[in-house]
Amino acid sequence: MTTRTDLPASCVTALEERFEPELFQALCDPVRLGLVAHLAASGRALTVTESAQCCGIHFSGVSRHLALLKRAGVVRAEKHGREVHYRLEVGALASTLRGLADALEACWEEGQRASA
Amino acid sequence: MTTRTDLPASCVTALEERFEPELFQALCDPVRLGLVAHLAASGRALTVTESAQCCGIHFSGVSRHLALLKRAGVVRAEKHGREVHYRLEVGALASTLRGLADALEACWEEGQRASA
DNA sequence: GATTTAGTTGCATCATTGCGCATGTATACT
DNA sequence: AGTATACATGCGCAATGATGCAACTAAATC
Repeated sequence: MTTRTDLPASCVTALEERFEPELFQALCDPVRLGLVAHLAASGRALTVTESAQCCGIHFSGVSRHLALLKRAGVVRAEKHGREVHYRLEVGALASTLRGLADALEACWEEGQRASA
Repeated sequence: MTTRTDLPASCVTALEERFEPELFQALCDPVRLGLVAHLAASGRALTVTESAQCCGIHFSGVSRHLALLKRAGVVRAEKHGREVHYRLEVGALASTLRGLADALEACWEEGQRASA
């Protein structure tokens, strides 16, 4: 029998739950990575106009990027008057990344035992 | 003077160094995420043909996906005869993710102090 | 109420990307 | 040598995504 059928399927699904494609899709664009870095370095919430100053594109594109990051749970939007403040969800993002690292290693070790 | 110029620029660049777009670009595709999960759960190196069994696409596409993951440093390729074994770089990937989480939080806190 | 400012969104364009198929290359088998 | 297997890659197509511009909404200012 092949080792393939011995793969810990529960582990795969557990990983795929953590592997939200939305998150990585949100972070795969260099402009959005720049935005996240800028938001992180600011240590506070930034308006769209402020955020747009870090990347050389039209601010309407920045607005779209921020909306996408919001859908992915990377940032949170707070409306103050006519301006919208986008705040990086540092804690959530960091723990998601760490949880992913943990799950990867746990899954790998479990797979090693199973295929031994 | 605006607070924008007070942004800790060193922190931004430090983050952007860790924010390799290649990594997230490698992980933003659902098929590749499935491959990584499959490789992680296997606990060993898999051939292209074995890897292809987790995703419903032609194996030539899987070969391309694995090559991309290799360029991003997510997997390592070992040639054994006529077959190529792709092994997940679990340790490197996990520590990259954790390093990213740490850098994000450090950057955020430094930014908070600067903007206070 | 009219005007300015901050953001969002529809639209058209352009570039990327994923995909299957066919072909090419290297290794194993007979 | 000839064939079969494992993988990589060039090609064309279809789908997706990023961008700028312009039109729109909402809130502040006059």
